[in-house]
Amino acid sequence: MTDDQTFRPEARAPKGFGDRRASDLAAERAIIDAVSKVYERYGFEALSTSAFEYADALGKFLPDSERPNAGVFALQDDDEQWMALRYDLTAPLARFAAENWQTLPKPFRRYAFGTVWRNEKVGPGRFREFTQCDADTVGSARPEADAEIIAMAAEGLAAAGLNPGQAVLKINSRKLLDGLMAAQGVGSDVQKLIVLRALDKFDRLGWEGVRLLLGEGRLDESGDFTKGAGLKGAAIDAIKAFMDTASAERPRGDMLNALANLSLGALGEEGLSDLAAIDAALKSMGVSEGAAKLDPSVVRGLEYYTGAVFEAELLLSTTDEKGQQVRFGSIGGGGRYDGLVARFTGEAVPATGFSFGVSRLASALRAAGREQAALRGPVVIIAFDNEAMPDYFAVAAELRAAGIPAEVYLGTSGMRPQMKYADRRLSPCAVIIGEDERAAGTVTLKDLDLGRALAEGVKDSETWRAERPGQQTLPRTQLVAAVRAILDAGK
RNA sequence: GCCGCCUUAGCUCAGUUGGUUAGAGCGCUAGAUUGUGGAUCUAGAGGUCCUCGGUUCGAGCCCGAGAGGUGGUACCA
Repeated sequence: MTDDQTFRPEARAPKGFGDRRASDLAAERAIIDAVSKVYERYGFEALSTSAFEYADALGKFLPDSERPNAGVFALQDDDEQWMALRYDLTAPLARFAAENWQTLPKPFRRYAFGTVWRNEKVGPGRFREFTQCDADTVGSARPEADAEIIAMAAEGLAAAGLNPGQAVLKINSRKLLDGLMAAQGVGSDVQKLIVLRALDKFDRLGWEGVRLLLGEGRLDESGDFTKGAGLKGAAIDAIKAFMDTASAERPRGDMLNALANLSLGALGEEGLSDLAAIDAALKSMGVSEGAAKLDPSVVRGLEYYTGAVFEAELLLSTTDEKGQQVRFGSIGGGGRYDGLVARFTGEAVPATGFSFGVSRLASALRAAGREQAALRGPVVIIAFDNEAMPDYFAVAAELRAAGIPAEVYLGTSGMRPQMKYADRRLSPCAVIIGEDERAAGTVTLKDLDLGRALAEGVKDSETWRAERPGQQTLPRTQLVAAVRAILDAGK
């Protein structure tokens, strides 16, 4: 089976499904731990649900037999039921809450983190498999529930390592936009959707692009035409007045006052009073104006949002390998969805929540040049000769028992490659026990950190070798203490 | 999905008007150094020039189709 006919698969990960090395994992884990702690401090309990859900539980985007994989990764179970990998953590929560509603303490407050999957085009900071970290309150319609979610999100951003000014939470209410559209006679759902999509593109296209999308439509640089909402001039003018107000920078209270001058109808009034209550709660929780702003131009694509919506935007500037600016967009979002649980129970259950894009945040922090602490390798015990292998493993066990990561080199190479290996693993030190040491009952310890520090100044190989910097031979009984001294010096 | 650009060694890329055996840097392996990381020097391994078809005496180079990648756009629960 070794002839030319043998099939050899290409070794490659599927597009959008990147492997994560130790440093990536450490970065993501640090974010998850930090954010989870914040959620727990606010009284949210942990919940884990499974990766698969029955497709109908995932909402209106359930796959049909013609396009079973549009947006999600789906498959049919033995009983022909469609199952799909979850695309977020909110839909599974709604299913869980509906399934266990009778027995849950209400309002039900839970947080969750886990992998989600989306079958869509990949981009920078945009994967088909990624990690989210969510917190939601199910069963409270109070604006304070929204405010608390916002406060946690702001604290979470800080806990994840973003300093003030590096990220901001933008808050809006769907009711404002709905009220505005109703007042301007935007009636049909299709038209509303087009208007919302257009407004969502404001930061990218500017008003000129948005205006075209509200009217007849827009031809983009690639020659593709996007059909517009077909609104009349007066309606477009009213929307522009709203956007002008919305995109001006000002404190939350001032923004509310400015919006009160626009005619947003009864629904808009309701939205404004929600936002006022949220603002008041944020103030009493000590959430600063810089950390959370009112931005009535925030839309969020999700159709299921019914009230307040939130979006976390990264303000750090990020560049790719070629030094070009990269837009990461939002690194988290959420809002109030009062209809999601009712899909299952028929009973209206108000809910609100926020989701951190952990993978995107980690990848953005990396792109922003945020250095991660280099991961230390283990102490490497040089495998010098075969007879002594039991000795080497005894040394490894001794170090491990003392809580020091250690390993015996398991390859068959000579000493030089072993030292290279230890260097590449960022090992703090190597343990050398050859014939001389064995005869004398000693060990030789080579401080690799010290060598790394000195190596830059050394130009001549002979003296470098002769000096053997950082190397010491000592009685074997002193091994653990000496290794620990090297580790402590490296801290 | 639509539009543009790209595809040559593990990585980044060069490759003349179409002309014999396709190159460089980095990386990798080995040696100089029988028991020692860096630098240097020496040697070595590594290629269906994305695929298929066409034009030509002759294609990495020209033409066509396809695949993959990438950027924009659309969609994004």
